[in-house]
Amino acid sequence: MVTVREEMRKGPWTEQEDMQLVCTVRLFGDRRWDFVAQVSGLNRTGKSCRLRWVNYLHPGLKHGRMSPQEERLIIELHTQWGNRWSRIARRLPGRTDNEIKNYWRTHMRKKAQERKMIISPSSSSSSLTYQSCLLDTSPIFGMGRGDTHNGSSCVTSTLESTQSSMDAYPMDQIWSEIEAPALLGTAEAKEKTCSSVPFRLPSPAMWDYKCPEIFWKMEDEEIRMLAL
DNA sequence: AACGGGAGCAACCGCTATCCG
DNA sequence: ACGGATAGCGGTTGCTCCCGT
Repeated sequence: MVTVREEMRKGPWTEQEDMQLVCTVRLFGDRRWDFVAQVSGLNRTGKSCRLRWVNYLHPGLKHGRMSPQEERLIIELHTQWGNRWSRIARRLPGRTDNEIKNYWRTHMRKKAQERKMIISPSSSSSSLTYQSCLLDTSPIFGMGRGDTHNGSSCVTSTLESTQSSMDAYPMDQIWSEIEAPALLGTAEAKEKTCSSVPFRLPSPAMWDYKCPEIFWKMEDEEIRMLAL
């Protein structure tokens, strides 16, 4: 049996897909995701596009390690609200529910393991126990990938990993290219924005071929907005 | 140098809520 | 009031990278 519908793409997003999505959202807004997915020419579901935008591409997002203040706030709000990640995220500007959820899972799991070791101290070292006690009453400092749990290496490795994670961030580049003209907020600026990035949205063939059909289906309001 | 394990995170899945005709 | 479409949310999975051995 041959499937009539083309299979939707899944898995990690490429840089080009990101740029296509960013431009499409700039043009059409971040509400009707099925429409955005269709217009963008990405072979993704609206749901997938929304998630990518919300968790990674949204211009207001902070990327990188949680600050001690943020960590403290997460802990505080989680005790208050439990696993209401989106609610917690609203109190942390630039952070997504997914990010906070992931953070909580990894860091709290670690903390839970440490607690467990305190309760059954048969194999625990004294330094680890001391660290765990500190963690119970103070914010969690830089316990990221590669961090050790004892002594000053925590601080240095945190700084280094923060730096390296910032360096390797392709979206910064994309946004620096996109942001400036887009801030003007005009349709012209938006067009310039999209033509300035190194691809054509989404592909010449798509716009030539698909656009009449897409515009045909558009609502009056959207067409008016586009005309503006 | 090779390998296994763990951490971190992006993305998917399934369910619920909300909107709209 | 109802049903379909869409958005949002929380849980889970799977991939990649790093570190210790």
